[in-house]
Order: sequence, then structure tokens, then C-alpha cells
Amino acid sequence: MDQLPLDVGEPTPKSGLRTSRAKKPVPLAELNPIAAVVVDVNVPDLDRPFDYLVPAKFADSAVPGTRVRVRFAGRLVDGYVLARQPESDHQGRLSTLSKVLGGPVLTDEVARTARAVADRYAGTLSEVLRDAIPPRHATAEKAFAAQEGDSKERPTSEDPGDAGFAPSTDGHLSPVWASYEGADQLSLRLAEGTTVRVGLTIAASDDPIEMLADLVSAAPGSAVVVVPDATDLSRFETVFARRFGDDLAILSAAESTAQRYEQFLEVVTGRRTIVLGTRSAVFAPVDRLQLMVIWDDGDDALVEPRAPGWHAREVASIRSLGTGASLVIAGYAQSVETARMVSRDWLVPIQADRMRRQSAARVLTAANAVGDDPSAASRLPQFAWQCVRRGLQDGPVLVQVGRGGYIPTVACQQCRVIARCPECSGPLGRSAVGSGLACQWCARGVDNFECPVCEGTQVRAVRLGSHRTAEELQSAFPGVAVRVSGSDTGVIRSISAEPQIVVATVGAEPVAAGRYSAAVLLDGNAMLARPELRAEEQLVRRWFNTVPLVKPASEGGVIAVTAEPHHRAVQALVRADPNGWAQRELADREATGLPPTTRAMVVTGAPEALTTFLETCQPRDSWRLLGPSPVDAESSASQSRVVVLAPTAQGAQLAAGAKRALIATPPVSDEVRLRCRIDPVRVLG
DNA sequence: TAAAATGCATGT
DNA sequence: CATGCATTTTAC
Repeated sequence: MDQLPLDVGEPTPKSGLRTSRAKKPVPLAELNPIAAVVVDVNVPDLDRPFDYLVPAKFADSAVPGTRVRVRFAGRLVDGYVLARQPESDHQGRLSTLSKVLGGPVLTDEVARTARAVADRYAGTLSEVLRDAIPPRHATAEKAFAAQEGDSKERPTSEDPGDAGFAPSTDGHLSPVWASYEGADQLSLRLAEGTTVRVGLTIAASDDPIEMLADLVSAAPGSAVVVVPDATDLSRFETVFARRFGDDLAILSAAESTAQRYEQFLEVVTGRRTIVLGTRSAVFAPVDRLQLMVIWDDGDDALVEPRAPGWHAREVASIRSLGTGASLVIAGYAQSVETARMVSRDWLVPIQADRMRRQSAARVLTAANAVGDDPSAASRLPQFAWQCVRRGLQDGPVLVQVGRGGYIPTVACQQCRVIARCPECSGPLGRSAVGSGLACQWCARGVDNFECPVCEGTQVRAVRLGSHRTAEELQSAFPGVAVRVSGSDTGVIRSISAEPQIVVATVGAEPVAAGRYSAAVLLDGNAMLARPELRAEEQLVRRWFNTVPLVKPASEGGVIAVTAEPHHRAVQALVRADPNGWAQRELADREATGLPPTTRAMVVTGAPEALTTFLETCQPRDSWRLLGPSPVDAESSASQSRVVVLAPTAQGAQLAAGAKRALIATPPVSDEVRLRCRIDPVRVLG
């Protein structure tokens, strides 16, 4: 309002410096001389496009989606052109694009998806784009451009007559799908190109990779398949490479920068239409996206560790909503989030019929043990020993153990149910002050504990035993090779079909040629006792991921579970009913108001900063605030943590409030940065 | 985030 | 009412 910008060339008395530095005017692009640019500056305040003048020399190269360098706040920064416009509504002086780097890499659709993801997680667009677009590799780009120029017969994805790849099925799926009710509908809708969203639970006896490849084949358009890690990726790649040939691109951060960027360019130019990759591949800029598949969405590797910490499943969901692309969330187990999407009719559940599910390895528990078993309470009860012994008669045996470590939590002395906070149902632990108990989530003190199950008033500490399992087994089976697989001792990928014992920590189970003849799942009780909100969920998922490693019941495959036989997690395994377990867990979360039935936000930082944050955030009455409670920071600065639980219907308000608060909270220099995460992996505990 | 603009206490 | 340093504002 006050000092309106003066006409070009007219010097102001007080801006002599600027005038003397001003460059001679550069001719501008005739058409749409303004570029809206998202600058790579990660400040919540600056999370909006900035307008720049497009010089004539960039008129044709600075198209939407291209990487540019611009002068911003005195610095040269990277950015992307979001759009070209005839004019700007910016009142001040516009700067000029400094450089254009390569061709377009950011499609309009990915930009919109990334914007929605940033909004959902109270992050910035530039943060999300950093995840969505791999770092530029100039050499790879040059090589790619040269190669593109050479090949005259560039495969046109528009051309329906292109015989390079024809769907191997005419909307018909392979026979394995026969036991999956609703699969015909699914393939039909994929073939005709209508939107379908599915929660797919795969039975242990079936091959998920071939099945998911079937779905990709059934869909005539582009597909993106996301797996959690490099191990899954290589298994999928073997099958996908065979089935999709040159249409397949692999997007993974494990590749070299050059390879990764080359694959990305193949995708963004539309030369490859089927993408297989790890979490960031969920943003793959394929041409006419038709199908997204997320494999094993309960795996935490699908969460981007850097801010704003998006989950590939949620990104896929957002992208599906924005584009109408079909969505398949598949796994041997069903995550609670997926169960929720099913219960909200956002996903259609598809799973194998009971007969097919029951065809997997038979599950034994202590309840199956005959007569009194004196060792039933020990770490490796008698029926588990027997399971190992019998298994060794015709193949390898897997012994799955939980991670070691002390668990500072308490359980009912009598019935061993975990002691929980009557207020927020967080786990109770020994209070740091005094001798009482305190909630580890909301810091509420609990003086008079009463077990809601058996009314006991005494508690006991729960801890994991040390991992002597391998030695114990070795001395019990002297002639047998006992190998250990774990992140500390080294992970074994695969083993032969020879009789041997593999002791593996959860998540490090090798694949056995011809499958294991038996498996023993240990430490279930201790893992079920962990204070984390998602401990049981992770255990159930791990168990269901282990079943396929063991021979089916028809070949004598047996799995022994040492955890409490009547626990619903064990029952789910016995009955091969992961969906039922997820439904019940969901109902519990609903009853206690915990995620995913509520949207969670975890804020950590200096106590004063937290106060400011919460004020600006304007929590509604329907939101629950847990804490602030002190967090045991390794650094000397005192840190607190607040957990905010809001109804998911108010997720947008929560994120918007968080963003407002992040802007308002002064960037306390030196102090520990205020951190805010929405729906983090570790919500509570 | 980094520079510019503003604010505030201090000293002449 | 300059001067220096801290805090706030702005960024095309």
C-alpha cells in the first residue's frame, strides 16, 4: 500500500545501490512470461509458489514440471516450475529464472498429490517433492537424452496396436484366484478401467507376487507396485521382469544415483509403464496411472523417516482419491489401518476362503500339548522341542525369537495382563518419582492398581530373557547345524533344504528351499507385553509373514507357538484369520479412542515452545491432549512431548492447526528444534 | 534458511 | 539521537 513499486528504470533517491546493480532488462517470453515456482526452501511460511519472470531464452524449456534455479532471498536455490501464467498478482518486483535444468520431471498430478500429502502431514510441498523426485544426475540425464534421440521407434504408449506387451490374460486371472471371492469382479473392473479399491489378504499357501502381477496384467494402464524393502524388491523383481519385460522400471534408493535417475526418466517420459519400487515409488510419475499396489503395509519401512514422515499406504490412498486410480493394499496380514479402511467401505475386502487359508502349516499351541507339561512355562516348552525334533526329520526348522532387551513395563502378578492406565490405556511403568506406578503416555500417577481382568492388585516386572536359544538347541541337537540370523550377527537370506536349525530374530527369517518343515515362534508373550501401542499388531503381522515360509499342512508343515494359547493373537494364527484379528484390534482402538480411529500428532520440544504451539494450534474440545510429559532426552536441554488425538474427520483441521503453530512458534536458535509428526510410526509408548 | 528491517537499551 | 546488538519480518 505504502511504497508501490516504481516503474522500471526510474531510480529512487534511497535505492541508488539497487539501481546501480540493476542489470539491463532481458527480453521476456512472449507467451506466459510468468513462472510459478515452488522453491526448495523448507520453511512452513514459504510453502507456496513464487512468481518469476521467464526470459525469452527459456520460453520453450521452462515448461511446467521442469527443475529451475532461481535467486531467492539472495541465494540461488533449486525449484520446480508449477505453471506458466500470463501475469502475476505479486505486487513487488519479480526476479528472473536463472537456469533451467533438464526436461520436465514433475507432472501436474504428482504435484497435486504431493501438495495433498504435505497438507495431510503438516509438511511443506518442497519436503515431499524431495522424496517424490530422485536427485538429478546430469550424466544419466545426458545419456538418456542421447539414447532417446537415437531410437526412432520410441514406443508410443498411445498406440493400442503396440505388440510389445499384451496383457497375458483377457481379464481372466490365474487359477489360484478361484478361492478368492470377489476376484473376478476385481479383474473385470481393472480390465474395464473403473476405479476399484481392495484390501487383499493373501493365504500363506499362495504366491502373492504372481497374484499381484496378475492384477497388474489385468489393468491396461500404468501400474505402481510398492514394497517395503530391498529383500521384497528383489523377490518381486524376478517375477515382474519375466512378466513385464521392458515395460518394467525399478525405482529404489538402493540403486546408484545414476541408475535411479535413469529409471525415473524412463518412467516420466512414458517409456515404462509398470513401476516396482520401495516407498518413494508411490510417487512415480507414470503416464495415466491406473493401479497402485502396496505390499505388506504394516511394515514400518513404508514410512519415510524424514519429515513429514508420510506413509506410502496413505500417499497411495490420497493419490487414488485424487486420480481415481485403483488401489490394492495387499499382505499376508491385514494392518489395523487397512481394517479401518475396509470398515469405512473405502476398501473392499478380498481374501481366500476358509479352506484355502487352513491349508497352510498346522499351528500348535500349549493347549495342544498332551497331559501335564512341566516345562510349559519355560521359554521352550516340551511341545516346541518335539516340533523341532520332528521337523528335523525331513527338512530345516526355523526358530523365531523376539528382540532382546529389557522392557520397563509391568503386568498383573496374577494373570499377567499388562497393567494399563485407566485414563488413556497407556502402559504403566514404575514411576520415576516414588514407588508407585505411572502411565508412560500421559504421565498420570496410578497409586492403587487393580487389574481389570482378575482384580489383582499386585504387579510384576516383565522382561525378555537372554537369547541363549541357539546354544540350548545346539546342545540338545548335537549333530545338527544351528545357524543364527539377525541384524547383529548378520542376516541370512536363504538356506538349503537340508535338515538344520535356523534361529532368527523377528524380521530376519531366511527363506528355505522347499520351505521349512517346522517353525517355532518364541517370545510371543514377552512381545505381547511390550508397551508400544502397535506391539501386538507387529507380532501378528510377523507371524502371518512367517507361515508361508513353512510347508503346508498337506506336506506335514507344523508351527509351534509358545505364547498364551487363548490370547486372541494366537487364536488368529490358529484359525488363520488375520482379518478377524485386525477387526477386533480396530474395535479396541475405537473403544479407547486410539489411532487409527483417531488422528495422532506428536509434538516434542522445549516446554515453552510446546505451550506456544498448543495455543496457536487451537485444539478443539473433541481433541484429547496427553501430556506434556518430559521426554528422557540424551541432550541436556529439557524436552517435553505432547500427544494430540483428534477425530479423523478433523484431520485437516489438526494438520492446518499444526502448520499454523509451526509458523508461529519462534525458531528457537540453539534450542532443540520443535518437532511435529502426524501419525508417526511410534504413536505412543 | 539468511538478509533486511525493526526494536530496544545504552552511552555520549 | 547515534550506535550496537537482539528480535522480527520477509522472501517472487
